[in-house]
Amino acid sequence: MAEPLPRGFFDRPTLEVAPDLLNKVLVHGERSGRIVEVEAYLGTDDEASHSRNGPTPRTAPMFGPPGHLYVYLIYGVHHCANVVTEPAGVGAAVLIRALAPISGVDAMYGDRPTARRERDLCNGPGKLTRALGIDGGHDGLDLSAGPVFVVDDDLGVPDDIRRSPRIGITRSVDLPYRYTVAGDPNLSRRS
DNA sequence: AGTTCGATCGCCT
DNA sequence: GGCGATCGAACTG
Repeated sequence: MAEPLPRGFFDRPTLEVAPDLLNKVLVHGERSGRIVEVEAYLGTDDEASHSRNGPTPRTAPMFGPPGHLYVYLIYGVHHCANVVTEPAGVGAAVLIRALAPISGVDAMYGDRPTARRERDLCNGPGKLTRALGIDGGHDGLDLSAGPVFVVDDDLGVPDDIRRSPRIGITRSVDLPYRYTVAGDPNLSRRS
């Protein structure tokens, strides 16, 4: 079993951490998946970031130390999971948008009854939190303490990393802060 | 205290 | 391709 990524991995510029998270593995209990799509949300000069107007009760984890989870409820329905980056005081994070399932697939189907194919289990930020059993109770969690971890399973660096505009936002729409493993079938959408 | 609206998903046509 | 679900945080006044 691989070790969790060290704190220092996350204590770097968010635009460096985001692509480096591709092909790392998100783990919760028996369930895990390879990260194939992420988006960076910066602490400055990013009007799409939840941190844009300074810390609030909801976004406090974004301004906390790196290597922690920031989980929030979107549209009153789905949870989105981020990993916090950069030193405490900087409101930055990386949103995990899609995974390629590795283990615990049967359990994922149990929590994602609408999924017909394996590639539909984790191909979106709300889908993957449901599939892995991550919710608001994990907000602020230290990734080095668990029960949620990001580990390096030595899967290597993707051959082709693509940068593109982020999905579903209305501000700063031109910033190319979405990173995908090009051509992976588990992406939230083609690009 | 009231209102707005969102880093989505799944079902409908 | 369009839209309703369903909640709470954040903003307005």
